[in-house]
Amino acid sequence: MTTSGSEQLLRGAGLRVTRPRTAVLDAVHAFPHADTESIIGAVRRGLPEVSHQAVYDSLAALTEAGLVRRIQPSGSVARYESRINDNHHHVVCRTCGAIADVDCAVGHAPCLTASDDSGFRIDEAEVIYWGQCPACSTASAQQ
Amino acid sequence: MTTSGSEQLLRGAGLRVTRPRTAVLDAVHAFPHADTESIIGAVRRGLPEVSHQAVYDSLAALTEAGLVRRIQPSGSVARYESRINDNHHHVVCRTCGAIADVDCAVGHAPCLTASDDSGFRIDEAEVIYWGQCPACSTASAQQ
DNA sequence: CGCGTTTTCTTGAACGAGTCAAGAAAACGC
DNA sequence: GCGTTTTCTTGACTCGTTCAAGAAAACGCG
Repeated sequence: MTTSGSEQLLRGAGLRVTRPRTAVLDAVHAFPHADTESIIGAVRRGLPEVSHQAVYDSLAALTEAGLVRRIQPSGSVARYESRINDNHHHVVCRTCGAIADVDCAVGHAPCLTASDDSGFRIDEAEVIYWGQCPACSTASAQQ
Repeated sequence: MTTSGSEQLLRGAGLRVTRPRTAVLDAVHAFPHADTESIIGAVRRGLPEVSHQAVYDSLAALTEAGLVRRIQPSGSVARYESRINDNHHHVVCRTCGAIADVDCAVGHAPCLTASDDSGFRIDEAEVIYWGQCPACSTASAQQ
């Protein structure tokens, strides 16, 4: 993802193009599932003076515009990713918190339809698989 | 759920039986999906002097023992429920945060198997449906 | 029942992700 | 360029949750 590509995305979404925003969007592309603090760090490598608030604001604007997606498994801080609109899910390591992408199990439908929606108008189904990543799984098996 | 029933559950799980714990367990049974502050309030109706820390500790012990389940949709504080071990999921209102139970879509299997687990050893699949509850849906349709 | 050990509870401080607010600076349409 | 609108900087602050130390309660055992 080049900065000019990010610029295109921002304009396309009707957002003003600012240096913090392009840098944040670049960072989310570069580091999928990064938390806000990591994103602040990545942004500051190219733009040392950005305030944390600018990053928070940018992430909120980008999320609102649908350019990034915010995920937040229980017990984790907010994380962001740029893979959007493809109905993928996540697997989270209970031990170290690592996150990996998972495509929807059976095509796209089954997880999206509740058996009884209690009258709710459902627009999204979010699936989080919990378990252990390969490294933690190996580590715990060895003792 | 009577207090003596809660006592049974605690003993069965190998936990010491204390007044805060039975009260917390009762409260979680009485108010499904309640957050910690609501549980503190409910517990204090019968036990006015409990500290908030005792409630936090009790909830942690009960969660650890598998007597209650902790859920925490993005943007929400921690919530607890006593319906456990039946693989049910939740639907959350984007507008007011209301939560309702949802049985798993197709029997029990489909949501539990990732198509590609990236080497993770998965032990649970958590599904959160996002949408609007009947009340908020009606309210937003009217304007 | 009483005792000692272990766990839990009380009290109060602290942490940290995230938010709020006011003014300065930057973006963008004209 | 210019003016309006949005965004960014700075810094304080909120609030759910956790940490820590000592007091109190639970429970196994004699």
